[in-house]
Amino acid sequence: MNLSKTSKYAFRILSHMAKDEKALYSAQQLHKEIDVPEKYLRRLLTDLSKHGFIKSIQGRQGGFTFNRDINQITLLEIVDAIDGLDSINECILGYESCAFSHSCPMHNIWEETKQKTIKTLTDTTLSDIHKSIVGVN
Amino acid sequence: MNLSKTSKYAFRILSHMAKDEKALYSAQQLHKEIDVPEKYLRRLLTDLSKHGFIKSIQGRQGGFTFNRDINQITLLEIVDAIDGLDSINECILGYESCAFSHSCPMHNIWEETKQKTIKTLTDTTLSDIHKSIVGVN
DNA sequence: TTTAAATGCTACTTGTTTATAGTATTTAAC
DNA sequence: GTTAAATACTATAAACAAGTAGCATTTAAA
Repeated sequence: MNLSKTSKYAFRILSHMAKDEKALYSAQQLHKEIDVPEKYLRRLLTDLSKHGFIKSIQGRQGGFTFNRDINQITLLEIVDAIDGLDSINECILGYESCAFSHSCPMHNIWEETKQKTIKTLTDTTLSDIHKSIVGVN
Repeated sequence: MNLSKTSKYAFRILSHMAKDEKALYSAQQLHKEIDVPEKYLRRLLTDLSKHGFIKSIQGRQGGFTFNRDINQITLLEIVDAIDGLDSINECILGYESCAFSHSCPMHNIWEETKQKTIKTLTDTTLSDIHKSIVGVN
């Protein structure tokens, strides 16, 4: 699997926001709290709004807040929105069609690990993250 | 984890060569058999030689052959040589220091999956791949 | 109604990775 | 020795991802 830096930023944003699900966060505030370049963060926030994870409130006193219940938002959905599912499903040798009929030499070796990754991304919601936090950040 | 296209190419090369461990492969031949751009493949072969996985034989009738026993070469070593171990160990939020003392919000959630990935890469050798092949390619 | 504080949009810049071009070097066959 | 078939090296190009700049728009407060 290949998680882009942008997806990692998206995880930072949403997992941070999940700490206080109902709060309204401004881009500036988020920029201070998580470490993402401000302009890039703004773009990404707009993007996450367009994907329906959060919604934006414009104008003074505006910001971003969740648009969906955080226990309905899985990590897989987030990766899908940013990188696309191919980044997850792609064969470890990078072959286009590594279907069962002509699987690549490493298909069997890697399959279990890949499924474990997919399962974790599918089963984990933003509220799970919130619950799992023991330490800091 | 973040596997570069180049690492995937390296996997293609070495897993393919592992099918006939003692054979000598020319770049041209490999280019035809696996799907990697020829010039890039050549560079990568030289790189893999420098890392000691294979050795090059120059001149006419030259090519590449394994320099080490294929049951001693793990996938992790290959990724390490190309992308570096950071690409594997990196925190899922991309934070520089996600050590135990101040682990990121997703640390606990992701840790098991990450360890599974590392274990597979560590435990799998090129000869395991050869053995595991059931289908085609 | 003006101002300030927020998001929205689009074009551009920078950095990194992937890919190519061209030439030099090595060595076996003839 | 000359040639042909291979690898080695280095510089450059192309493609992609990440980051920035600047102005437009929205809206609440003063």
